[in-house]
Amino acid sequence: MIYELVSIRDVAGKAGVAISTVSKVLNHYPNVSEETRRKVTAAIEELGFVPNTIASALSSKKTGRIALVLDVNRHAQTVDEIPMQYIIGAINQAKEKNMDIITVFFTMIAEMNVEEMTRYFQSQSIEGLLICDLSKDDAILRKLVEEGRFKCVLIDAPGVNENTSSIHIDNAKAQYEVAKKFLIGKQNKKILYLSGKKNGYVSEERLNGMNELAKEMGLEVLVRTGNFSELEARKLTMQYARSKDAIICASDLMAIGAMKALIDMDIYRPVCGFDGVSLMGYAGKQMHTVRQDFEQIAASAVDELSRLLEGGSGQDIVMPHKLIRIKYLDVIS
Amino acid sequence: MIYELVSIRDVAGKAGVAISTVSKVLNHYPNVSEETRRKVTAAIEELGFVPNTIASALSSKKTGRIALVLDVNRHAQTVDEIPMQYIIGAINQAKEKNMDIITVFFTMIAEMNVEEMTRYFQSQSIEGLLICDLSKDDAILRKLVEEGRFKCVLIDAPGVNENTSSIHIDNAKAQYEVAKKFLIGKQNKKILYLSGKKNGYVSEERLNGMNELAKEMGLEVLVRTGNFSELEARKLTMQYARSKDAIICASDLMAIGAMKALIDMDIYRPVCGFDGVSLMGYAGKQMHTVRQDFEQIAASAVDELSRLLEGGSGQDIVMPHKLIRIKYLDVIS
DNA sequence: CTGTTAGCGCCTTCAG
DNA sequence: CTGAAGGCGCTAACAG
Repeated sequence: MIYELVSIRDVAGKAGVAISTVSKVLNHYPNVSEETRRKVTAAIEELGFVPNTIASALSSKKTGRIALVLDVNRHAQTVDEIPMQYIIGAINQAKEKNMDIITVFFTMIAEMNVEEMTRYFQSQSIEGLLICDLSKDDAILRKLVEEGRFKCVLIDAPGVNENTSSIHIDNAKAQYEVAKKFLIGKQNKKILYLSGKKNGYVSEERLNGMNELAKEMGLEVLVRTGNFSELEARKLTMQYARSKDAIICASDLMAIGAMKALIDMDIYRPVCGFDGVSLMGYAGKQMHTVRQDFEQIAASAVDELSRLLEGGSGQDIVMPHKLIRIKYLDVIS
Repeated sequence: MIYELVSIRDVAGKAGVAISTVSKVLNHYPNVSEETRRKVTAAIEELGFVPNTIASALSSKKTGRIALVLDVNRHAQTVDEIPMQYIIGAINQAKEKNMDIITVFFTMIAEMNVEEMTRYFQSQSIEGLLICDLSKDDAILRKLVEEGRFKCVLIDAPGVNENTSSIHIDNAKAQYEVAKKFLIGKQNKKILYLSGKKNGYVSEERLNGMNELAKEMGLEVLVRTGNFSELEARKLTMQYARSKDAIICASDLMAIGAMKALIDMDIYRPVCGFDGVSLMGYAGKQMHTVRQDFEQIAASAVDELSRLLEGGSGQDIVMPHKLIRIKYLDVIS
């Protein structure tokens, strides 16, 4: 049994009204009598009509299409979990809001210039961009955002203006809090801090938080850049941990690397992470970390982009975070 | 600087030809003189024209839009890596072939009946479906596939017909081979085999492969169903491993669970996995496993779907697999 | 080989 | 409050 394509025309026929009237009830126009609205709704129901998004987009010039731009670092030692959660959160929320979302990997557009990117998204009828982890070095994408041709929501990067919002947790505060909780009651003063990327927005924020705590608690912090890499964290730990009391990492993945190094070195040092990825469980150790709800962040980003598309202007949104201790996928507290 | 939308009309104007002529060169029609083609191409180049896919789709009724249907088991102990690789492989290949791809999570359509699913995809102008791990129990989606309204490619599930292809590795052979390689030279005869899902297509295939080897090598195999869950594998290992010589798992995730259990039990048993996920590294052990190139599989699936959309008829595609030993993300052999 | 003419399915003034 | 008419940007016969 094949379901024939039922178009707005069929609905109009069945309801005994004009096509334009159906369109009006479809788009929640105000001036349609209750009676007509009911007739149309009934016809729609009966025929199982679902408007053709393509035609609707072409006609209205409002596509409701957005792109989720992700930088999935293949061949690097990364966690797929975070981008995956962004994808899940964004796609689900987009469906909720009847928006069409496509996923674009950064590598797909990396070699384009601003004009080419513009045309690419334009040809795809993309109206808004959800950009994850826009790096400071990425001049082209940044320029695209600033040109304002597309409404944008930046996840984990600053840059608010008329058509751009930013959404992120308070990284400095989170780092400060988790490290404080982690260190409380301990006599650990000499800290090895494995930071993320040099010039990384979130990395710098987290480092700021760490530094503030260091000042407050009189800690002696050695900062090294681990580039969010498990392997680098491992090497740095090997190199510096012996003379330190504890290791605080700007990501869970680096925390895993640190833990493995400690095991190999056969010494014990408490380790603190950041992100709350479930992957942590595989490290087999218990640990303090910051939990971000990436799915929720992506969903909120979609909402925000939708708001921008309706004419709202950009703003800075700070999402909540939690402090947790995890082990083997279980949340302890 | 805002790039104005340049339409086919502008190109036609600039090239001094009719709109339809531009359309013809755009769509590589044969009968256009070399001269005209050049003029048009030049105009396109100059104006930076990119055809509007929406309009083109509406007009031609060929959208080139496909959906990647994934079952991401949230809240279960799963690996995000595999779906992520499917996503990456499919999206990249779709871009390569100028197809538009949307990702649909099974949960988004789980409560629909066949008609609703049909209308949903129809309204989205989806022409083809890429379905990952279609389960035997999923009668509705299966019915949708069989109705033939959409061209489908099933990843890791059987069901070839006129408009449906199936793509997968030879699971029986792979399981047979990896287990054989794993056991070779060992005196292990008493095997605990942790199977995937009861009624799972790939699970049964793998079990068949295992059984064949068992017969050939005179193994005594205890089969238990671990549902691809780390936790269940862990429990089953606790329960049965003591009296066995080795553990063979139908997935790496279960292999990790088994390893953790062995550590807790403080006994040693060799473990064999399946899938080749990089996550294995986190288990910290060396292990034989089967490596599937999920990204490549997804890319091939896109190609196949494209072929179906062009009128080809369904077929069964067997992808290659490799036997590897892994440890800490490094491939040993 | 090129241009003219109809639409695709829907939205949006604008009369009535 | 409703319907007729014109178009969104492009494709696809059909004439010429």
